Amino acid sequence: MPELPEVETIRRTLAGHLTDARVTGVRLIWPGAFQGWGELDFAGILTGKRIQGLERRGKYLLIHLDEGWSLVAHMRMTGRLLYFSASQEIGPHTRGVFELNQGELHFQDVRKFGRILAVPSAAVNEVRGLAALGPEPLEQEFTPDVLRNRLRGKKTCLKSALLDQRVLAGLGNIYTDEALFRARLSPERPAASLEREEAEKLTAAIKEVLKAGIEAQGTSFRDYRDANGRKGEFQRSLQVYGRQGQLCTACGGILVSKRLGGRTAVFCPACQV
DNA sequence: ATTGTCCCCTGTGAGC
DNA sequence: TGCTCACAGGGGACAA
Repeated sequence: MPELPEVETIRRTLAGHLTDARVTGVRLIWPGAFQGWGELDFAGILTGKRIQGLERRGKYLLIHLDEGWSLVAHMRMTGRLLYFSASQEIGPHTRGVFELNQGELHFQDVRKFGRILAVPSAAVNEVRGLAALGPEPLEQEFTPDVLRNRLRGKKTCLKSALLDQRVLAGLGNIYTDEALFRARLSPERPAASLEREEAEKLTAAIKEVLKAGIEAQGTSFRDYRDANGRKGEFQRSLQVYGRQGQLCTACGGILVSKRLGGRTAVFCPACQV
């Protein structure tokens, strides 16, 4: 569930705690979540290294260490990175603990989908998934023309295309539904069918909803927490996601949910065309 | 090359 | 009350 605004919030809440901290030890409780590099094991790579800074790309969090190493973390659905200033007991879903010279970083993940990889910083761009990532929607360079170009030739519906991280980076099920509603575009529209004006509305809607999500420190629909264990507030501002059967805030009609490309889309069939 | 389907996991809640 | 089962959904693997 962590999408761009949630990962950005994790990055921001983690940065102050982690920057300049040194990794003194690593405990892998469920080793399946962690991957080293070649012959080098995960804990061995990390131990003794100092954290220099944190970066986000799409839904990936990059933790840069000294000596040319980086961690590539993806929370998938239920992953959490939690910082504790003092030693903290592990919970049933704690998959690993990074012991720092000051405090601890716990990786928790109910569903065991999240992953943290240790890679040479120079090889970050080769990590599968990161390599083909589309543009960052909040960058200035992400314009209606860029969006239209990336949707050109697509045979899928708009909803599926926006969820494709190679088209643009960082949107998940929540923010695609919200952006499409704000742009008054149907998720069922063929992705390549957007007129210029519609691409302008959608681009603006994507940027707005992501910015609002970050400002609200993310959407805690169920599992999401930031690095301090706090919920976000954006679930209060959702206009369509999770509201199937309820009334459209724009026209008063009934919101419907429909399975599109294996994902549930919620939208207003009257407003979104 | 692109697209669709299944799978990975566990907790939750609806229905019987 | 207790059981079953669909569902949640990001992305990788694989087939078409």
